[in-house]
Formats: sequence, C-alpha cells, structure tokens
Amino acid sequence: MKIDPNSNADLSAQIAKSIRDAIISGDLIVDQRLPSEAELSDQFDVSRPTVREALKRLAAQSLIRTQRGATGGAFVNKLSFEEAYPQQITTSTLLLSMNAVSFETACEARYTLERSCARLSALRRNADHLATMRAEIHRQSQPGLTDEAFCASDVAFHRALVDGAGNPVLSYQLAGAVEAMQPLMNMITFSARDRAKIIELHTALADALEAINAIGVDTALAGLESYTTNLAKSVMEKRKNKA
Amino acid sequence: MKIDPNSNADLSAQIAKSIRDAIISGDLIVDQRLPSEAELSDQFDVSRPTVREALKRLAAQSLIRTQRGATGGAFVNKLSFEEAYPQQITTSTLLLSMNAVSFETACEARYTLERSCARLSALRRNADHLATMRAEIHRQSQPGLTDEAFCASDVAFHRALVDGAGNPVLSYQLAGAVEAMQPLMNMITFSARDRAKIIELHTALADALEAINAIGVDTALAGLESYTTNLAKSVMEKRKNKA
DNA sequence: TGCCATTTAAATGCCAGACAATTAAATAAC
DNA sequence: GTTATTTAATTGTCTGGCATTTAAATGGCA
Repeated sequence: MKIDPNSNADLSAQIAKSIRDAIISGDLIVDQRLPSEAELSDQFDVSRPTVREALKRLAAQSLIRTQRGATGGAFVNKLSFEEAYPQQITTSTLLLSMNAVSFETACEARYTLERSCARLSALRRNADHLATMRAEIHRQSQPGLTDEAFCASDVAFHRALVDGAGNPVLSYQLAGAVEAMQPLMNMITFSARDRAKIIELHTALADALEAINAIGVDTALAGLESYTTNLAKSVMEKRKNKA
Repeated sequence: MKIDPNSNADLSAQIAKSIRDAIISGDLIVDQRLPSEAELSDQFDVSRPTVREALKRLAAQSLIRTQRGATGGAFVNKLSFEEAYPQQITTSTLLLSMNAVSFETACEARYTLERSCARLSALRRNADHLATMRAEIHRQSQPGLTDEAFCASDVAFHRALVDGAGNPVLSYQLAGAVEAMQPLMNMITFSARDRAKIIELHTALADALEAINAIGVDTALAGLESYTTNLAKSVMEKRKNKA
C-alpha cells in the first residue's frame, strides 16, 4: 500500500480512507486482525503516531476495535445496530441544532417516517410492544413527572411502536429521527392539560395497534402531529409576544 | 478540565468525549476555535500526541475541522447535511453487509420509508424534480447501459422523488436507506425484460407525481417493491438450484 | 503616507525513540 | 500435571524535535 505524500489531505486521513475502503469492499472482513501499528507504519511508510491517528479515526466510526497485549491489535469491528444507534442519534441531533431546522420541518419528518411504520407495526407488533406502550402511557399520567422524563417516556413509547414493525433497518433509521427531536420537544413544556391530550392520543394509538387497525394508528399519529405542531406554534407565539 | 487516568478507556477517547459533549451541549459553538494542541495537552494534562488522537476522532465524525498556520487550530465544524450524507450511507451499507440483513428486510425498509414521502412529494415536487426523474427514466432505457449504471440511475431517480418532499431531514434519513441498498440491488442483474418493467413502473410513478396523484405514486411504489422482491426471490431460487 | 517584500511567530503535521501496561504464550518449578 | 514465572508482542503514552503552513508584524522604498 502506498500513500501520496503530496496530496493536501492528512496522511492519517489517507491511511484511514485506505483501510476504510478495504473494509467496505470486503477485502478486510469482520474480526480480521489488521497488521500491527509497527507493520502498518512500514507498509504505508509513515511513523507510528501517524498510523495511530488513522486508527483512531476508524475507531471513532466503530469500524475497528483494539486490544492490547500479546495477541492484541486492531480488528475489524462488526458494526451492530446497537452500536450505530447512538452515532446516528448524535449526528441527527447536531444536524438539527446546527442547521436551524424549523420545528415544523423536523416534526414533519419524524411523523412522516413514523406513520410509514404504522401499517407494519399493526400487523406484527407483539404483546411486549403493547405492554411497553401501555406502561409508558401509565408513566406519562403520573403527576410529579418532570418535562424531561415525560419526553423520555414519549420517546420510549414511540420506539416501541416503531420496533413493533419488526424491521431492524426501519428501527435504526427511525431512531435518529425520533430521538433527535427530543431536545426540540423539550423546548415545549407541557401543561397538565396538554399532557392529558397527548396521553389520550397515545391511548388511542395503542388501542388501534392492539386492534390491528392500521388506519386507526395512522389517524392517531396524524392527530399527534397536528397537535404537537399547533402547540409549538402557540408556544412560539407566546414567547414572541413576551419579548 | 480533568480526565480520569484510571478509567479503562483510552485517554484520547475520554478527551474526545469531553469535547464532543461540549459541542453537543452548546458550550462550544459553531466556528469557535478550540485551544491549541499545546494548550489542550496542558489542560487535560496529557501529551500532545494523545490530544491529537482525540482531535482525529472528532475530525472523523466531522465535528471539527483543522487549519494550519498562524491563526490556525481546530474549529467546531458546522455539520451540514451534505457532509452527513456520505457517513450515513457508509454506516448503513456496513450495517446491511455485516449483519446479514435479508434482501427482503432491507427492501421493505427502503420502500416503506420512501412511500411515506410520496404524499408530500406529490404536493411539493417542482419542475426540477420531475425533469430529473424523466431524464433518469430516459437513461434507464438506453440499450448499452451497464447494470451498475442502471442501478445508479435508479438511485438518482428515487433521490429526486424523495427530495421532492422538500424536507431536508427526510432526504437525509432516506439517503441511507436508498443508497445503502445499491450493493444489494446490484446483486440482481436485470434482464432487458426486467428493465422494461421497472421503467414502466418508474414512468407510472413520474406520471402520478406530475398529476399530483399521491395515491398513484403510492401504488407505483408498492408495485416496484413487490416486483423487486419477487425478482430477488426468483434470482435467489435459481442460484440455489444451480449450486 | 502607501505599497510591497521579508521576517517572524504561532500553529498544525509528522517523525524518532523510548518506556509503561497489558496480555497470552512459552517456560520453569514443584 | 499443575501452577508460577518469564518472555515476547502489542497497544498506550510521553518527550523532544523538525518541517510546513499561514497570517501578522516588520522593514524598505517610493
């Protein structure tokens, strides 16, 4: 392997890309051990610190893991959905906060994606999914609940709905959209009245899901979306008037 | 800032996490300059190489960018959708290839998500989106087209459909699902007859979109999904019999 | 004063060499 | 044969240094 020292990219970035490409193309397979840092620095004709910087880049993307010791080294990591979730959520959260995405746009995306799972979830959800949703509804109706806890429960409720579709790819994609919304949702503090309305809609949703009524689920989600959007609009309006 | 040297995590990982958290929480804002590597190594009480490894981790996630020279340094990067796309696609691709996700599961997720955009796209698509889709259909009907080029055109066609919804968050989420499918789609080589059928469905889709007919778009997408799934099934069957 | 060339300083990029810590395998002791 | 010890390989970290890049400060000149 050779690296172009005249490129304007960092050596460590080039090396990381080279190894990343090898992983994507299948030249390096899961659990395969990469050459040691010393060997890599020989192969790429760079120093060990530079190789290490490249490896850290890959580790940051969960593409490799490292082990110390005699039989240690860097190994191609099997990227699991569980591992990918937090990264997906972090990225989505930062995208929303850094790009001044309007609440409406984010909300629309979230509910559009979620409604797309409704049909599948109505068909496939099992007792566990329903139980989780009922439990979260119950939690949401507790009086002393903080806004943060209410929102967290809301996320858990919707995650159960999405997971009910029984498609890990869908769950993964939705996780970013749903969880990344939470900071935005936290900006809207819910009054007891609002909470009651949301719980009502959640209950309708769970009922429809239990009855394998895809249209009912869709209707409930549409109701949630319009309610949330309007709520946000009025909160923004009030803040504007105050200022 | 202080780091626990007794933690089992790498120092560079801890430092990266510390800075990442500061970015996520808003303590560090976009375009803000981080302390120099020398200053950071003082603050965290570690050596410069260790700080550098931490910064490379953050750079790999596009959270920072670095500049050389007198006024250089590491700056908090404004994560753009354009920048996030390729990472999202890479991650999705690896997730599919490393977790033995069945073609059916991936296909279902892809079309489920895509159909969720159909309604919005029918309402909001502009002339550009339609023109792109028509152009891609035309390209797909060219005789000498390789399978790879056909699939790439397919991706471009569907991207235009999704972008038609005019919601960047949706487009971002869908990019992973649609593009990550391409390697799997490439495994199904299309005969001329299959291509004709796909082009027919694409045309129906574009027609429905032009007519602001959301139901028609949904029907066409459902048709595409079942056709693709059946095609994959028969291809797999043939391969099995051969072996 | 105003403009251009030069110097300087600050910062990242990269390297060499070393030592510490960890881990599994080889070896030795019993 | 089992346990304790040694050894070797590997990553983790540090020190110190030099190269390169870049903007600002400086100086020369008209």
